[in-house]
Amino acid sequence: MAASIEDVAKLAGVSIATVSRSLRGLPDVATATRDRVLAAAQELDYVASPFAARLASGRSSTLGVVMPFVNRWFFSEVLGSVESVLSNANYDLLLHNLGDSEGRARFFTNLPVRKRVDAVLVVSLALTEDEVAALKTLDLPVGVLGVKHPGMFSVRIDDVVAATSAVEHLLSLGHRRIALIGGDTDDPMRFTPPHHRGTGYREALRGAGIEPDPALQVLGYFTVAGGEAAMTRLLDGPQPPTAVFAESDEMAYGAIKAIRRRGLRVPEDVAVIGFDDHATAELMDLTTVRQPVAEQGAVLAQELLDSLSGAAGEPSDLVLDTELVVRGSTVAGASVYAQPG
Amino acid sequence: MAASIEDVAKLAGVSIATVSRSLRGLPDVATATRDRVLAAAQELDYVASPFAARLASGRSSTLGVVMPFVNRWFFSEVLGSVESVLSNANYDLLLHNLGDSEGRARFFTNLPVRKRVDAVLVVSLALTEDEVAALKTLDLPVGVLGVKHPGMFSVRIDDVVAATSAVEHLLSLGHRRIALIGGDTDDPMRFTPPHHRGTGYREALRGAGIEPDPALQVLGYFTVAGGEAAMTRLLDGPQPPTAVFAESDEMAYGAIKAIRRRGLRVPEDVAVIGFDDHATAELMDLTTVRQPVAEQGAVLAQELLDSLSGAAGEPSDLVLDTELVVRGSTVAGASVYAQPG
DNA sequence: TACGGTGCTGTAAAGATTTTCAGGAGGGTG
DNA sequence: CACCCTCCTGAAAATCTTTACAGCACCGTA
Repeated sequence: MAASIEDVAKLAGVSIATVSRSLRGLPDVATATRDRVLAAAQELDYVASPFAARLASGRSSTLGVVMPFVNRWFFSEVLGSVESVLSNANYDLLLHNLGDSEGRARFFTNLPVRKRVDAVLVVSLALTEDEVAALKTLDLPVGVLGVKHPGMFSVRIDDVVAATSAVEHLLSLGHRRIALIGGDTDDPMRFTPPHHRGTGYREALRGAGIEPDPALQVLGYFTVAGGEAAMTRLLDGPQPPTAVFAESDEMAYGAIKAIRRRGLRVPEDVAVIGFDDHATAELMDLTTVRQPVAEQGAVLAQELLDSLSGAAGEPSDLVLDTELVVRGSTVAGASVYAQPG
Repeated sequence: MAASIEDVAKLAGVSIATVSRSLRGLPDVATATRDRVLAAAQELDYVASPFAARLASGRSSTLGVVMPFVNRWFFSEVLGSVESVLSNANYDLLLHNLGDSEGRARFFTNLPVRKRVDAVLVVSLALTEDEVAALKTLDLPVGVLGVKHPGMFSVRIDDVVAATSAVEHLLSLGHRRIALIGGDTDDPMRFTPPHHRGTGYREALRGAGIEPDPALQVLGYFTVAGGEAAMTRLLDGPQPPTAVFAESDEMAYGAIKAIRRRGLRVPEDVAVIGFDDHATAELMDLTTVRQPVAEQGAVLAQELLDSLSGAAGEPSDLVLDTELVVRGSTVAGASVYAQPG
């Protein structure tokens, strides 16, 4: 049986209250006493039972992290950065991966984080009103990554601006027939990006005096295969585009694959720009819009921790910058990397 | 304040013991009574406080998952499948991402899972004796993915056999100068694969009567950039290889990049085979050795759960099959996908 | 000399469950 | 009719902390 606080108290010759205070570094303990307690705890290899502590204190030192997927680049990147912030703060990370719309429904009805976390961090989900309401019933600080909701902490990028910059890059290269490979705004697993990135795409075109053509806006489902199928449909259309903006790098990869399969060249026949600056984007020589993924997670996690440690403050909304990264998929030989040597 | 078990007991007109039994589905409760309790719980929107339950029962319904990284394909894939198994079983998943050797040391000295999980699942770490000893002090079921340790559950592939099959594929194509791009067996973050895959490589060569050339065995650090640098060194050598076996798909991507940069062709000038069947391997038309990643995680998690639910059984060691997937990076036009149409 | 602080320590309540044990009711059996 | 069992239920102990509160000793000051 592992040692309890009482064992430590006996060995150190003090009360359990003093042990508790000493170990947690609270004030009002004589230095000599504290040293004695620390020594006793060390000798017995004592660690406080988190469950007893949580029951008594009402705090769990645990953050719930909710994401639609855990094995996609964006999300695993966020998860890594959040975990790092939490473990530095001695917080536990309780992971919930929704997986599909069924899992999503189950999560929001059962709320399995109830009574076990101090705050919740939700990643890139376009929350329905019911879901927002469910989260509110938790009565905990909630952080959302990628969206903005009143009463919640949020960290995100400006998808409209970012998408606009991507399309403007294509326009600046002289392209007029620019297609969009996007996500499904009606997807039951609704992410946040599709809506705003599509808006940015259309705004940029209109800004250049081009009326967006519905035939050039197709669904890619945020996967390589989806992007490939979407590009194939575009190439099969009556007036194929000369450039494509894909809402994610993965869809862009699929698009490139489809283009090459037709014997066409990137960027000479069709220019392709992605979104994310995925880890392999440089390898694929893909022009893209970089977003600070890990940073969004880290900042949001830290904000939640701060709010828990009483650094009060109203829920804030932070918008981080994105950056256009020009490579060979839009401008031949553009990438430093792609150049010889 | 949220409802407590006492509130439910009052509303249902029974004792708290009966509420506890009813809600957990234990026997020895009259159906009518159980229904009344369930209704009361529903009305009060009651969920048991996990901390109180854990304190009283000594069980935590939580599995600790330890991985060196969380944002690399292999690990995020494992994490997803483990999470899925756990959430189906109503288990919590406590995530620990080691990150670097410092984080690794911190984990094994502090053992932050102490007193808070029922079992531990360790992914792809070549554990030192001290680390094994530390885990043993937890006195919990431990599962390891990718290695075998006495007294622990393990699920893995046979890296030697898998690597052998990769190299034999290259041999069968007529290659004699076959290089290895591997991981660092002395890396402080030591994974398990490098050692065994290197062994398989050498065994296959010797089996064909070829003495492995140390100059053809270089370090790629399991990253795209590392693979690229390694391949560059190989090409700069006095007798460049005609084929390369990379211990991961990512390193293979880097190798391909380096080869193409030199103006050489894959597979005509240098054939490349990877390992994993990464999600993008098909897109890259990369020949590789597929391993069942998600399955390894799911199986191991399930075994741990079974052992916790008393389905006793000695710690088992399960070896899953791998499969050679031939694509265009070793045989031109080999991939069904790469063919026109 | 008395009194108010300050610094430190201990007592005990509170937190919300699980689980052991005892016991009552009712039915069947010898 | 007595006894035993089974089925169900409740009382209370146990789990291990945190924290509010009380109290003691000692010092400085009025």
